[in-house]
Amino acid sequence: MQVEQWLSVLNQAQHDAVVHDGKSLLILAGAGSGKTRVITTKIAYLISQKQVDPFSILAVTFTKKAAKEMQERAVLLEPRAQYAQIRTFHSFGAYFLRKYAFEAGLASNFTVYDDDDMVTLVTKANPSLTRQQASHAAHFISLAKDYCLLPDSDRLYEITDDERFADIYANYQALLKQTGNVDFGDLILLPYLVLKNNPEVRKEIHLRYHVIMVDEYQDSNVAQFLLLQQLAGVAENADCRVCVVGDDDQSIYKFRGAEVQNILQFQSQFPETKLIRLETNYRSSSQILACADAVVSNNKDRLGKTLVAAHGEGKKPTLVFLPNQDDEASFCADLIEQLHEKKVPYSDWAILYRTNAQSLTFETEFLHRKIPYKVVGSLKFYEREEIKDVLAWLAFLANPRDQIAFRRIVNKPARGIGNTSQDKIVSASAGSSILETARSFKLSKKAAAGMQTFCAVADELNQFFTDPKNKDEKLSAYVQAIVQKTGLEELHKADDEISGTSRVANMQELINSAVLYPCTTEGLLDFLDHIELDRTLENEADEITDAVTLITLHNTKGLEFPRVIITGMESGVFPREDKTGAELEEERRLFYVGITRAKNDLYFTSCAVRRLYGRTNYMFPSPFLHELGDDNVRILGQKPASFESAPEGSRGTEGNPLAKKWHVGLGVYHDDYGHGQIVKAGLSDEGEYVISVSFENGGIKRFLPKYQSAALMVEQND
DNA sequence: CCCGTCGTTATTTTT
DNA sequence: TAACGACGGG
Repeated sequence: MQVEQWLSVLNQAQHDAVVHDGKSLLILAGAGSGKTRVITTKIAYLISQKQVDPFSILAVTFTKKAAKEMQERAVLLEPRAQYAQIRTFHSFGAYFLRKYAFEAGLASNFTVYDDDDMVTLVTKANPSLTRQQASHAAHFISLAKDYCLLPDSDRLYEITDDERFADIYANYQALLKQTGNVDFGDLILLPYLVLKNNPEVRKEIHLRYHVIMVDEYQDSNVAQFLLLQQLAGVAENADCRVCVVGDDDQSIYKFRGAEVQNILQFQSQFPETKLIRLETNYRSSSQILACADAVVSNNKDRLGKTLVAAHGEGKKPTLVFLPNQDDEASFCADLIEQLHEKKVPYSDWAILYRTNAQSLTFETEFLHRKIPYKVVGSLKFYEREEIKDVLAWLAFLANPRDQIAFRRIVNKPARGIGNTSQDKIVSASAGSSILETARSFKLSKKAAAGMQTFCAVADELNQFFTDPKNKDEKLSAYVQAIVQKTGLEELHKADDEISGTSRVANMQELINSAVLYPCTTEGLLDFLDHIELDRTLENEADEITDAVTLITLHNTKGLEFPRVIITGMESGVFPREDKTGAELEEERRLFYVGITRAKNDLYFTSCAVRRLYGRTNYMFPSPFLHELGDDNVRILGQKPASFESAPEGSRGTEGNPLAKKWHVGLGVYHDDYGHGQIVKAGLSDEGEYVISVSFENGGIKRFLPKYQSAALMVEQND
């Protein structure tokens, strides 16, 4: 394709963004505004028109999928784009650390620990912690790393107020160091530290990269921001251009360390920034965009932009009030079935919800009605036990200091090597090869025999690499050998027969996926990196079949569907009960993301009653529904009285629908205390609406109806 | 070492 | 409700 052609399909703002020639560029790209087209065209433009060496271009994204799409589309425009570095932040980190392993204090055979492994490591480093405490600590350690805080930082209080945290974190780091491996956070944090502390490395990098682009910048964390600054050489005014693309209105990963402030403050952190807004939306009808805009304009902390639909006005979105979640599911099913008869494919539809648990009702209903569906995101292939077992063998063979992998596989199948023996061997190895330590370690008779078997298997597998007759083999042959020779196949085959699982088949799928890699140490590490850094295994069968998509709102980012139903629009479910202030704004952005996924049809459903955690809850419509604006939606179903009366955007006690429902004399029933009557109702000192209930079995209890609606309900007088 | 039972506990999760 | 971890008996 010719340059003139790709430039001619761009609108003015897109064109400006592509040809912008200054040092720093912030592209505020609204939903559906063609940002991938802009980035890919810019890469092609730089290479073909500005003679920029593709090797000097680095483009980072957050997902493998986005990286792949970006590369493919750029290559279509300009074949030399295949030499540009287009990868995820974390895979760039892994690449960097293998290259500068020495400077980072690592051996280049490190592998990456996932969140589960982190928890195990935290427990081993801090044996006094319960599993739950360890899992909290692991989460906090991840967050600390996202914010670039080390165990000796005096700002750890920003992560948690637990005073033991610094010690727990330090112990964890010490043990991690001993294994020679890294965790996800290290993939960003360590490259940053290497660059910061090594002028030589920095110089090399600055010579190499002249253009750096970051996609979805609103979801970058502090560590990624700091790494970007180092890569671009902002402090020493290196000759590097930085272009970030993002949408502050779509920042939804704060809980994982994403920092919206990165995009909000970009202009003051990078020199000579030009800001370009992409506000033409090529996805949704203007009626849908009106809803989106009405909602998101309630947020204060934003750069601000207004989307304009390139396509027509479309249909007015529909808000549906339903009695309960079973009716919600059957309403969706009806809609889908009716239109399917008119040849609307199932795959046009996406059902969006706030929490994974909400998918269950839809699954039951759809199974019953034989509506094909696929649940996105719940398939965690690489977190399955049998897969982790095989991967642990691979990790252990790559790095014999990996105690987490060792512990996972040494006694599986059972070889009589219990926890105590494992602890002894690991601590005796003190950071050197666990396999070598184990070989000569004296153990009880039973454990010693088991260990001999284990070592023999490990040796046999290791020989696979060195054996010259395997030098042209694929890695899949090696993975297959692991599955067969370690006894994992028999072990899991037995499981399959008992509980009807498909573990052996899953392992086979893993074997198949290794066919693309050579049977060498590099191939092995490469394979593990790819798995660790891309947990989504695309299932081809899912791609081709016509099915409704069931998906959490978070998982929809970057996707689009002709017809979308956003379900569970109830206060407490979405937004969640405990969200206020900045967190409420993030929930609102999540709603915005959901709305802007829809191309033509958009529905919202809200239930009057929802069973949650085994209790019947009387629900109130989500406050977000008021924000849609009366003129922007068509309403179906019985509109709750509270929906009319509540002032727009109000969540205070004044005019709060909750306050109206409870009055003195009203009979109530409480799940734990039984029948009772309200004896007092009014505002507390804190301005909360409080009721006092006298129960039949004696005793008076005070309740905040706002929080107690789960257990406390109005007596049915019929 | 496996299996049943009891008790606890419920977001979102690109890498 | 349901799912998962902890614990104790066979």
